[in-house]
Amino acid sequence: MKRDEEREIRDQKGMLPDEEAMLQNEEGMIRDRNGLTESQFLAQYDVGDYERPSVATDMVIFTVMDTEKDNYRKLPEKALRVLLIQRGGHPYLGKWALPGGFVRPNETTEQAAVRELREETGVDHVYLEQLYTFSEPHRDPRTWVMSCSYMALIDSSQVELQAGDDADHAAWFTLSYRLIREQKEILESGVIRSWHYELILTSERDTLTALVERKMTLTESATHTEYNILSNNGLAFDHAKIIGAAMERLRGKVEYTGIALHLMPQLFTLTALQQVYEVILGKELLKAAFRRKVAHLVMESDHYTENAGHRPSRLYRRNWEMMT
Amino acid sequence: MKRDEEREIRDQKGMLPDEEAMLQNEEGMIRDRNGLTESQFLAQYDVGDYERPSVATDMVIFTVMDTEKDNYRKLPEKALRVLLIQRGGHPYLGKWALPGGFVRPNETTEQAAVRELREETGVDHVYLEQLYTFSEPHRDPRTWVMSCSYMALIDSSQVELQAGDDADHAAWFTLSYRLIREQKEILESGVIRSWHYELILTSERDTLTALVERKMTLTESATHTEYNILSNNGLAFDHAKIIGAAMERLRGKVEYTGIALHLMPQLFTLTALQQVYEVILGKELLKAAFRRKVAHLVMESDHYTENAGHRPSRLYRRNWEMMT
DNA sequence: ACAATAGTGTCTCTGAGACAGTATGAT
DNA sequence: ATCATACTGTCTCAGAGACACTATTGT
Repeated sequence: MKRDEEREIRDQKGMLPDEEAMLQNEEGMIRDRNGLTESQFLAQYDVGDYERPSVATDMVIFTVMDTEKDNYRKLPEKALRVLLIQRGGHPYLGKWALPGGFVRPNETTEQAAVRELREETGVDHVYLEQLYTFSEPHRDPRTWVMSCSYMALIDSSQVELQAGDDADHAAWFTLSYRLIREQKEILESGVIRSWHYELILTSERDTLTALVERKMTLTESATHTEYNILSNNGLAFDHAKIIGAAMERLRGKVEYTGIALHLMPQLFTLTALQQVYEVILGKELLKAAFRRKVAHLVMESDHYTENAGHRPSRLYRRNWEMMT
Repeated sequence: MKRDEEREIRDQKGMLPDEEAMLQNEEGMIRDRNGLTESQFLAQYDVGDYERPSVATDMVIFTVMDTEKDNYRKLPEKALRVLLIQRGGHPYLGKWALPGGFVRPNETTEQAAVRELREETGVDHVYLEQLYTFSEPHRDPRTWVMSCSYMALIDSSQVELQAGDDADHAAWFTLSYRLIREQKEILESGVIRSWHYELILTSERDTLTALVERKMTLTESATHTEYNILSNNGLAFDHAKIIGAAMERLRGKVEYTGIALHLMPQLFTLTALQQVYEVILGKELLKAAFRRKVAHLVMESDHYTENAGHRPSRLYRRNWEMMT
C-alpha cells in the first residue's frame, strides 16, 4: 500500500523526464521511461489500494420568508432561513444537519449538490455557489469524510410551493448570526485577531445555538485563518462552521454584487429588497441611499402592490444584464 | 457495494427519528432504531467498499520578481511568477503542472498543501488560501481524482534564498492573464455572459499558452457559472483553469484587502508595492491616489534605498494590525 | 546640469450617509 | 383625517481620479 502511494505521488509531482525516454514520435505518442505511450500507460494503470476519503457535499440552502404581521397595515418583517434535517441515525442521532450526501462516481460535487437539492426541496434551477472544502480528518466520527460545501439561494415563492410536501424530518430554521466579540491580541511576533459569532437557529419546535470563532494569526511572513466551534447545541458534525462560512460569503457578496436578487420572486418591491439586504447584513440601511445603489440591478414594471393599507408600491423585476 | 452506499446516504441525510428508539438515558447514550448507543454504533461501523475518489491538492504559488533593468538609473520592472513542475511520467508526460500531491489520511487538505509547498520550495510560513475544489470525474485520465486547490503567496526575498537548490524539473514562469474578449448574448429566456482570458506563461526555456473561458448563464431563477479550457498548449490536466481561478481571486482581493503585502519583503518602497499592485491588476495606477489608499496598510521605517541613481526612497514595512 | 524617481497639494467628480419633505391608498 | 408606507430632493462628507508641482539623489 505504501508502495502504491509513493508511486502515485511521484507521478503527480512529475520527475525530470529522461531525455532519451521522451522520443516524441507523433502527437500523443511520447514514451515514458518504461517505453510506454500514454494510452499504454493508462491501460496498465492500477488504481492502487491506499486509503481514500469519502467526499460529501453539504448545502446551506437559504431563503427569505415573511414573518406574520402584527398589524393589518404594517409590513411583515423578513427572516433569513436555512433548511436543516434531523438525523435519524448515529452519529449525532437526533441532532440537526445540513442536507447533503456522498458524491458518486461520474458526477461532480456540484452535480451531487444539485441532486441533493432537488431530492430535498424539489427545487431545480437555483443559484448555487461552492463555498469551501472541509477536510479535518475526524470531522465525521465514522470514517474519513471530506465535505465540499455549497450555498444555494432560493426565491421565497418557489419555497412556498413545495413546503410541507417533504417529510417532517426537514425543517426551515430562522437564522441569526451575530458578531458578539472582536479581539486583537498583539504578541511580540505578530497579531492574533479573533471574532466570535453567535449562531442561533429557531424553528417552530427547536432552538439550536452555536458559538463559532474565526481566528486569524498574522506574523512576519506567516498568515493563517481558522474556524473553531466553541460551543454547539443541537447541530451535527461541524455544520456550525459551514453555516458560518456561508453567512460570511453571503454578507460579503451582498455588498458588492446583486446576489440578493436570487432570493427575490419575479416581482418585488424595493422595500422588500431592502429588507432582504437588511436581514442578511444584520443592520438597517437608509432608504434613499439604498434605492440609488440598487437602481441599476432592477427594472421597473407597471405593476403595483394592492390592498396594503397604505400607498401602493411599484413592483420591480431583476435586471440580469447588470449583474456581474 | 450498492447496499453500503445506500446505507451511508441514509445515515448522512438522517431519517425521522423513531420516537421510542430515542430513549435518552444519559448524555451520549441515545439509542438508534437498532438499540445501539453512539459508541456501540461506531464500534460496529463498517466503512464499506463503494467507490471513493482520490483527493489531491494543487497549489498556485505566486511570487513577484524583478526583471533586469534596461538602464542603470531606471527602476526594474516587476513580474508575477508561478512555480510549475515538468511531469516526468504519464499522463501529460513532459507537460508542466502545478505542484501538488495526494492528501494523506490524518491530514487536512491544507496540511497537504503546506507539506507540498515545503517539499517543493523549502518555504514554510506563507500566506495560504483555499481556492476551489475541482471535481470533474475525468479531469485526471488515470482515475477519479478531485483537486482541492490552494493559492500561496511568497515574498520575493524568501524565493531568492532557495532558488536553484531544487531540481531542474521545477521552474518559475512569468504569468500574463489578460481579458481578450467579453461577450453578452441575450436569449429570450435569459443572458449568457462570457469572458475569454489568455494565459501566457514564460520561463527561460518554455512558453505555455492557454485560453480559458468563464461563462455565466443567467436565466429566470437559474444561475450557473462554469470555466472551460478552450485551448491549451503545454499545461497538464485542468491546471489552466486553476491558474485562472487563482488569478481572479488574487485580483479580486488586491482591490479591497492588503493581500499583496504578502508578496513584499520586510522592507519595501511604496513604488515597489505599487508595481506589485499594477502587475497583479494588469493596469497602471495613479501614484498619489495609490499612496493614500495603502497608507494605513504600511508603517514608515527610518531606512531609505541607496545608490539608486536618483532620489532615495523611504522604506516601509507591513502594518499587520490594519489588515483584515 | 540632467535624468529619473520620490513625494505632495489640490481640484473635481462620484457615491454614500443623513435627513427632511412630499405623495398616496385603505380605513 | 389619519396611519403607514412610498418615494424624492438636497446637503454634506469621504474617497478616487487627474494632474501639476516640488524635492532629492548619482552621474
